[in-house]
Amino acid sequence: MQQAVAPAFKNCTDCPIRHRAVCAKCDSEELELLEDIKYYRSFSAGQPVMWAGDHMDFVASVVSGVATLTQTMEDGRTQMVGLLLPSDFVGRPGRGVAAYTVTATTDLTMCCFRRKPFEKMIDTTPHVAHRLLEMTLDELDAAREWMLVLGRKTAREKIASLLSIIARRDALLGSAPPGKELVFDLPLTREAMADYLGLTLETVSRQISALKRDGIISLSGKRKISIPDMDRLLTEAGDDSDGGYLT
Amino acid sequence: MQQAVAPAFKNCTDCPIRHRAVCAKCDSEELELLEDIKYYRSFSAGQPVMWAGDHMDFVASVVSGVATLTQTMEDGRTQMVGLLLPSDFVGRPGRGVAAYTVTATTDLTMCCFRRKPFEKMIDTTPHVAHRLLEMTLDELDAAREWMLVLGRKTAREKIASLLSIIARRDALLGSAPPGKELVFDLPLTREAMADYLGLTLETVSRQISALKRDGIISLSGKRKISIPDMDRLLTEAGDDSDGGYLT
DNA sequence: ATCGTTCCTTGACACAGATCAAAAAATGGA
DNA sequence: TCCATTTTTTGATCTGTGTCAAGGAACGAT
Repeated sequence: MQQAVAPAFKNCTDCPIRHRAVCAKCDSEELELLEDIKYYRSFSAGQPVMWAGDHMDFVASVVSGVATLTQTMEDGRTQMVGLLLPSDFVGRPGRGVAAYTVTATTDLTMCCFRRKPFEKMIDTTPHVAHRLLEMTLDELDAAREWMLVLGRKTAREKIASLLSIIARRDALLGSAPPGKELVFDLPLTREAMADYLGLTLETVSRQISALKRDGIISLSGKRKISIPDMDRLLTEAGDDSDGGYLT
Repeated sequence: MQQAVAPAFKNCTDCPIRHRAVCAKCDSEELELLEDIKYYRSFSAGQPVMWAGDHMDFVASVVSGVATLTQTMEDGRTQMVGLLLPSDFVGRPGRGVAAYTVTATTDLTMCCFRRKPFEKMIDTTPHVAHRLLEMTLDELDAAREWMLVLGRKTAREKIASLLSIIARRDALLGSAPPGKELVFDLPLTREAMADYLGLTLETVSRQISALKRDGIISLSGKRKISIPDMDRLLTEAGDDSDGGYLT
């Protein structure tokens, strides 16, 4: 579970996954400090990384793969509150208890930093603290954008928003040419999508089928999505352009 | 709009509203700096403070009153993404454009800090930066808690969650004795509540009537709420303990 | 290959909350 | 005080999504 996979980069431009918290403006001095406190952990698809309430003595950055952050009520209702894609950060400095359940939804590698030394580094290197604030503010914006999705969008629009988010992040990392057809793997099961969108898995499945029937997306297998025209997905997702369910 | 109401406090323990960003661990040196860059602004109930996209050359802390942070889609659907109560902070250092529309829902006074000097202060006084990170992380937690409310709770539970949040904050500030009946003013219209909860105002009104009919809350006028037993509100809000709508 | 398991799709129906409509109550100005 | 406006309540009806159920497809283990 805890394998050393020391990568060979010395500054952030060489860092393929741009550990945003620590590499954004990194210099050799910090990296030397970080070398001492970091280690890598890998998880396989479906495996829990940690449970809400667990003791947590590290913070981490996603190197590869996808994980989810979820919250669950006593009666089992579950809401995903964050999606962790490569370069995303997880863990709260200054808090030794996990607030959310983290689950790997694909094979996952995280770069972990021991919490106490990481906190010390934040306190002593202002630009890292600054970068962490930036990242947290970005996450807050994302959470608020998601509140609009959850509170006011229809099921069809919710699916469109999720596909758009995944496609955008995928394009950033994989350097797909912009303006062209987007093709990517869905890193989530229908159930995980439902938990993100505040829907049931049946509704997710039906809406994906409807988008496919309307020619707005196409699927190869269950997980490979292709979107010929992202703008059309976003603008027409709300319309029932040809009557919807019954051809 | 921009009146000087210089209050007479010199450090955070004397500060009745605990400007959290800047007073949490304040010392005289900072306050002297802050005196130069701060000013007060007052708004009356219903008045817009700023629109999403506006140029914004300050950050601010709420002194008294309540404001909302909202996001609106082109077709007019609106979602509140934050509630600003006294001591809450608004504005993003490093960004000169407002991301959300801010509206005063009661008479409101904010303590504003000019953005550029405030940013400089962050960069030069680590504990202020640290405090700002803490606050942002708290807001992120609040946003994520709200995602659970929006995505997975019923209308009745949503109302209960909102009342609980307002009551808790109110109790903190007004120092109500815990465990006793909570009485407070609703600082929001039914429509604003609906925008927070992802409901329509009719549903909000009906659910409040239902809670009243079930004896879980009581109203004096339309806005003064009293909750004899907060636990009961939170645990029974989901139940239709006696059949619900029809007596 | 075959079995068991998990994931996904589809159908029928129910229901929570939305929508449309009207009236009552509160609020603020003249 | 009275009128105009805004806010709130309530009723009737509609609809999008949930629930329950069944079957199919993909995947991993033996």
